[in-house]
Amino acid sequence: MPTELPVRDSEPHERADAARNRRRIVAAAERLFAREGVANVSMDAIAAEAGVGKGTLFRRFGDRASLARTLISEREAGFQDDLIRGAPPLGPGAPPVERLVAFGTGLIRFKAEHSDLFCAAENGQDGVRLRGSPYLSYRQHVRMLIEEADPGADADYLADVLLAALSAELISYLSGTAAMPLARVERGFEDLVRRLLSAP
Amino acid sequence: MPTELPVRDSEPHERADAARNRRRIVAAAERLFAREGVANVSMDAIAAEAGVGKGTLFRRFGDRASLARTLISEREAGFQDDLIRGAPPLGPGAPPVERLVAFGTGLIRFKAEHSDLFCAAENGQDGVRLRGSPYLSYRQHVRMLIEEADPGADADYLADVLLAALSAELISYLSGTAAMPLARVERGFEDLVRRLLSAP
DNA sequence: CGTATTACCGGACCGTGGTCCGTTTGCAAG
DNA sequence: CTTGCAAACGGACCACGGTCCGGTAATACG
Repeated sequence: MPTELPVRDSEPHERADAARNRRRIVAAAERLFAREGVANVSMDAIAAEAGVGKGTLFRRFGDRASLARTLISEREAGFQDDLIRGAPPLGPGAPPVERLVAFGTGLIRFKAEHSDLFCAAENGQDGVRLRGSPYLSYRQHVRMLIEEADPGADADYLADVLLAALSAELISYLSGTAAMPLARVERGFEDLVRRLLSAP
Repeated sequence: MPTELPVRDSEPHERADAARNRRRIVAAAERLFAREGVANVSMDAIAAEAGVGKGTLFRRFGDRASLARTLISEREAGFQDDLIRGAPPLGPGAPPVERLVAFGTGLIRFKAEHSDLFCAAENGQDGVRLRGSPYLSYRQHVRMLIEEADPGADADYLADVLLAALSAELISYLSGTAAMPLARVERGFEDLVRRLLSAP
């Protein structure tokens, strides 16, 4: 019986060079995306800029969408946290409908600001994006609020519908091609939520 | 002044070999998609099966998504027509909310049946799918019905939201990964429409 | 039928996302 | 320090979607 506990291998000891390379890759991607625009940067270019082999890049981040998601999640960690622990109306304490509206408004602004990155992140074959962990936690959050606001509704279905209304593709289309001001998109979503979940 | 009118060049005389090749390509694609599954068929394979060069394939149908849309539109022409000229509740005559419900139900069934084809068709970078002509005509239809049902609503915004709820990606995710029976998706959409557009 | 025009053909070619595998290297134990 | 080995590296490699352009043949016209 060992006297010291085995290393907690929930994070099984990432090697130093691996960590350094990951930081390099993230930094390189951020730099290139900012300079050239997300759509104009190839994975090859990122690897080169990071001074790293292509294989390394793809091992760390399984594919392009995944890399984009990593960059996003750095910026969105605060938002996620506000949903659970922040002040109302985003965080707990406000009525569910108000929380949903605040959630939608926040997400719309956030996605509009980084729309190209989000489009890269949400663009995978099939419904890859619908299975990623950030989506799942949003889904869980929305589902809970819907159920709280109206126990009679099909919260599972409606949660996915509301999130579809907040997809990067739609937001960037509306505020881009369709030339709809962001404020109108936000009002539209608010109206949508209130119509859906007003008390009978 | 010419005695005979110039040829109507709205359809500027497609050459015989071109027409034959187009038919061959469509037939080959249909065959391969049915046999191997849409996702497992490359454009090369389609060209080969059709006995045609790759260039021909891509000139006729600009890209993969476009080819998929062509195959779909053959099957959906009838549906499109029913919307405008068919019997109620799909066609004119029924109250707008009923028409929307019928439209959604029909589209859900149709997309679920050909989900892989639709996923190929709706999967382009950016919001390509939101600018294609089939989408636009659906959008116009939905927009009109919303306005008729509730002139106070932001019909432009809501039309896109309802169509997002009917996207192939969402439908195929719900009825596939999420294991939600199609009937529940249909009921969910119906409920959604009624909540949104019930008279105050 | 002969000829000119030109749409159309086909496959070589390119860049990209993603994989594979022989080689290197950080790390820990002796 | 030496040694052993798993982990990580990197770039050659592959398949695919999409483009290009020199050659071909269908059509129109005389």
